[in-house]
Amino acid sequence: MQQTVQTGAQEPKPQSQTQRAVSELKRMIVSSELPAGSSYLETELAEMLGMSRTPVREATLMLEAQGLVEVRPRRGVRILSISPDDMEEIYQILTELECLAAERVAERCDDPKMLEPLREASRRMEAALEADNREAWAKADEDFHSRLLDLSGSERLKSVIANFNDQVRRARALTLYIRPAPQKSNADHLALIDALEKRDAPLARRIHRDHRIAAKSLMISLLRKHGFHQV
Amino acid sequence: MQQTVQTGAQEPKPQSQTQRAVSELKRMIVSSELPAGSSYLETELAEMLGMSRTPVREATLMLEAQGLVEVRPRRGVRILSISPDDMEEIYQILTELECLAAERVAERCDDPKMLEPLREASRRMEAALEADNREAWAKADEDFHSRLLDLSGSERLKSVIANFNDQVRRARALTLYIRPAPQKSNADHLALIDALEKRDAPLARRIHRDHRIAAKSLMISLLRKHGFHQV
DNA sequence: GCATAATTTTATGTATACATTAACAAATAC
DNA sequence: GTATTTGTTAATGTATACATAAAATTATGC
Repeated sequence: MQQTVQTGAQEPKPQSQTQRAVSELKRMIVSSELPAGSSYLETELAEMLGMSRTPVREATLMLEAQGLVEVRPRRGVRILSISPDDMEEIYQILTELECLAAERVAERCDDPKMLEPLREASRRMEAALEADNREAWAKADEDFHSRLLDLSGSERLKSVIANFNDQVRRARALTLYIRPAPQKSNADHLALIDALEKRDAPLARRIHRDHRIAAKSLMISLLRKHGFHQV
Repeated sequence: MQQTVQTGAQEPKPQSQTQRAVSELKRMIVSSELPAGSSYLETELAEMLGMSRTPVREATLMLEAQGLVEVRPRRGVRILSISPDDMEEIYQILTELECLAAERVAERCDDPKMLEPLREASRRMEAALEADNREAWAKADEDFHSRLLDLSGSERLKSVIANFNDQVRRARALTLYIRPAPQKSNADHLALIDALEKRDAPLARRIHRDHRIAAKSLMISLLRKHGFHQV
């Protein structure tokens, strides 16, 4: 039964079945292949993934710790949905944590060259915006935030932010095409880079905070306006 | 082999072995019964806890997700130790998250009576301080922060903060008796309650932020001064 | 026909068996 | 004596068996 490892995926060595279950399930959740609100028995998931219940069980426990699913004793594993209130909560938390990241980068930025990955992502965002390619824009935007976290030099911060980001990924994908063109974001990012370069931590924090709060308000009003009560 | 559930513990229904393993292991880690840096094979832990490897395994995976242990493929489960740099990271994160909690409480505080649990904990802190009872003070202080989180009305915030708090619990216990008498803390808490009552969110945030930053600096300088390189 | 009780089904929690492969040790070459 | 190779041990990852208890179903009483 022991399935061979599929090579060339995103992670270099998702060797263990448990790891494979985690990344596969995550992928299926984010892509709504397992829609929010739906439930699955351990056996079903095990069959889907071509493995026994053991690694599936371990994976669902991890995903539960991450806030992506809820394991209900005899009613199966439920894919958690997100309400606008949940979004608000999560975005608030993300705002705080990302501002901390920005502050840390400003403090640690002893060489402006460090910021090159940010500039590069910024340029890609601008290009995508001009080409009106939202997917590319979203990718570049995510890269920008991801690079920022790399520069913060805190693995903990990185991982807790990644967790919360995973929880809102579906909702973000949903609003990508109904939101207005993200013009402002690019200007915000450029301003942030300036502040980082000047090593002005409080300014970096303030800029990023405003940026995130605006993103949060936009997202929530979009969800409400379009009647997405649960995503 | 199926062990009977020990009743009357802290949690009302730690029925499942996995749950029992989680709470037992947490207790043992916090109390340094399993000292930081030490490693244990799954079998050893299973024997200690009187259960099979399966629930132990599930528990260690959850504790790993929580940042308390590291599972190293064939080298056992290692109890993570915390360096002053780790402390800095974790306290920074906790600061952001708790400030958010304070802000949320200020915004939601439509009735000053809501704050009674905070006042009560504050009084206990004061009493403990006069009686020079540090254990009682620490307990009351923890209660204060815990009540604040309850009032924030965000389960997510509560749980992520609880996770990070668990990570620094050992270090905090360690410094409890070598730190100067926590006079300032009480004043800070009273000022915070005032701000919450006035529903002044930015002020609440600022007060709590300063409070936490001071706590962080104190903690870190204590650890450094006493040569605790890894706790 | 409805409510309760008895019965069956079945999903899960846990234990256990077993193959695999990493860590360790021994042996060999130089 | 050191480095490389081979062999051994044993810890883990995974599958599976099984008991338990929740859910669903049927049967029974009124």
